[in-house]
Amino acid sequence: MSVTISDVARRARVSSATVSRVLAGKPHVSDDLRQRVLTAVKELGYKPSRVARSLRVQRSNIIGLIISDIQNPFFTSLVRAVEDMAYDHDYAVLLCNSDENIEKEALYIELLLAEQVSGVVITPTRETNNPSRRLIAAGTPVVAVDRRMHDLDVDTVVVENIGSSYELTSHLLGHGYRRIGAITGPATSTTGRERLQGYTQALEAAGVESVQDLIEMGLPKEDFGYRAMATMLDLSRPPEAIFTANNLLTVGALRAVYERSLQIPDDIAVAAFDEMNWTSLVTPGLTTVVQPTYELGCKAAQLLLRRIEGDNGPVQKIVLTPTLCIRGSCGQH
Amino acid sequence: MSVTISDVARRARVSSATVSRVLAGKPHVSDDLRQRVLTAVKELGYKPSRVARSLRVQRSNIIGLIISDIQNPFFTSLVRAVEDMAYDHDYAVLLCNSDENIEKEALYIELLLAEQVSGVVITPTRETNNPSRRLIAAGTPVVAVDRRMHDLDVDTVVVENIGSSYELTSHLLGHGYRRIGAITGPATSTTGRERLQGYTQALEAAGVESVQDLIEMGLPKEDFGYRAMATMLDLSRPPEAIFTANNLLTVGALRAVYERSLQIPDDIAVAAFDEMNWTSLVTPGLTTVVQPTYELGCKAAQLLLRRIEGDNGPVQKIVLTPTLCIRGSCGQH
DNA sequence: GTGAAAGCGCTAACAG
DNA sequence: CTGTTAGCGCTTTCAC
Repeated sequence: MSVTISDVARRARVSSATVSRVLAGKPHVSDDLRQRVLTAVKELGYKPSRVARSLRVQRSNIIGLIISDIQNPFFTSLVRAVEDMAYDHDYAVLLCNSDENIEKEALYIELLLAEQVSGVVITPTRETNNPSRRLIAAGTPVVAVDRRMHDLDVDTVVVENIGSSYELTSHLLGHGYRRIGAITGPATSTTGRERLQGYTQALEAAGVESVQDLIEMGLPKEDFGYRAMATMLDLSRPPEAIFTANNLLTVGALRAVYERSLQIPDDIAVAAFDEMNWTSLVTPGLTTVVQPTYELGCKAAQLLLRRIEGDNGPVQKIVLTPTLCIRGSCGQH
Repeated sequence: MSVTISDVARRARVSSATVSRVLAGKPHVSDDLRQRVLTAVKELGYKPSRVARSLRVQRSNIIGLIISDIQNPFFTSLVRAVEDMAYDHDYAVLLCNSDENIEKEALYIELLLAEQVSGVVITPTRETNNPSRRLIAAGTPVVAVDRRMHDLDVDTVVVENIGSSYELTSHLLGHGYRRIGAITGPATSTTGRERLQGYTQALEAAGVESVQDLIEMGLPKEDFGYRAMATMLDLSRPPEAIFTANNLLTVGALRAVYERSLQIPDDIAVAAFDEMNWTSLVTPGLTTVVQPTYELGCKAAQLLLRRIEGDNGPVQKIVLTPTLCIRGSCGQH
């Protein structure tokens, strides 16, 4: 049906091995034969089967990308970055949404293994005892991004969560707020724990006692952000300011604020982790920690590609630094 | 290295053909053998190679998904929907960003062909003469989503663009605005053209003459939205209201409005195509046309899956209906 | 009901 | 420098 390497070989009056060599850019082929092969390839419109190649070399030119949810805009440019890098190196990317669900993550890992992918970039659901060890066991390169894996020694690229949360919280403190709430992801995730830690440390450094009622940790989804904010706002002594530890939580929290017709920053100041394309469009603009999301994906893909190409150097742990973008949501600067 | 079908066969003391039959759920296998195979599979932790299978059956259990840019939130839930459906049917999805670039689209199509994907869902860059014909020629099922392909007879799922733009523009007219601008995607895309058409028809129906200076068509990116809006606002007679025909254009346009400290809706009313998670968070809330984006992806994937399973029925053209969400950006309702 | 054998399209020894 | 050959792991006739 479709044209194969032996069709080309026949037409060029050479063996298929020669065709393979020419196409792989291997040396030791006479110019004459090379030319014949090339014209035959063109005349026939031959495109090698990536599937057959994958079976033969026991490795497909595909990289797996497991994230928790593509609908979360944070992952969107990370995905884009990985895809861009992959494209440049003739890899395709298989996209998998794990939904923070360890079983789904495990299932996808089995699938990627069965597809014999060259490597995988993953935002691991859990920090320990996670299914990625199956990949390691199979010798498939893995790089963790956004979150760490404590019991697996793999290349990792994350952002400086503690420092930037510290900075953001300090910004709030600098405006005189003392009763500051925090809404973060779960303690089981790197980002949830570290961002809370930055917040706590900032309070401590300022000699402000942290209040249990003003800390909410839960699923990093809009719904939880909303409920957490609503709960706090309905406290007899609601917070004067809130620190939301990721984009979805921020959206949810703002919804609760908006619903109560509260004014930002007068009624409640807001400082948020994660930049979004509309943070400068609300009034006042949102003060945010801007993560280098595209770069995160780039670095991850680069590390992965390097491993795939055989780099056996020591494991790398890269930490990227977010920047603080100050707007009006915490009061006048 | 990894465990293969013959390892299982050996252990179960059967032929690999039998193992294959059992795993494929084929009938005509005695219970005894079936049992032996199943235990051997479990004991060995055997996972069939999807690559080998793909080569043998000349078709991989992968579906290709070509969109223009995953960074555009519109595509995000469409992608998610496709992935969800694929996952349920044991397909993996290969994500491709074409960037509205016909050559990149063509390259990706070749890649998908070489990967022998079972089918592809695509938001075609062009309406005619597009590279998807290569897929058709190869017998690979294709479904177009969001945009049509005029010269290729394939399953298609789009939204009612004309009608909803008409409705949105009429909403603006109903508030008494007469000088209404429009910022849309290029005339070469289904969405750009149809949405402009809805706008024009609404003006006509209301007996309002359309003004050339108030119509800007260009790349559906934030940057163009910004420039187009800026140009109009700097007109000696700027528009009283603006219709932005997609999410990115809206963001750009709002940036220009914001930059000039104009009040919505008093200085300029805004009506936008595409819902975003923050449209109710700005003040006033944005009046939008809400596309059923997830459903769009679902339907597309369903059509594709049906074709993959051999459905030869007539080509389907599905048109989904968006809803209008009225908030304050066009004035009091 | 079951197994033997062929072969999907490619690459990589190995010979020459 | 070039061709022959042997598989990669699976499915699918075709016999029995």
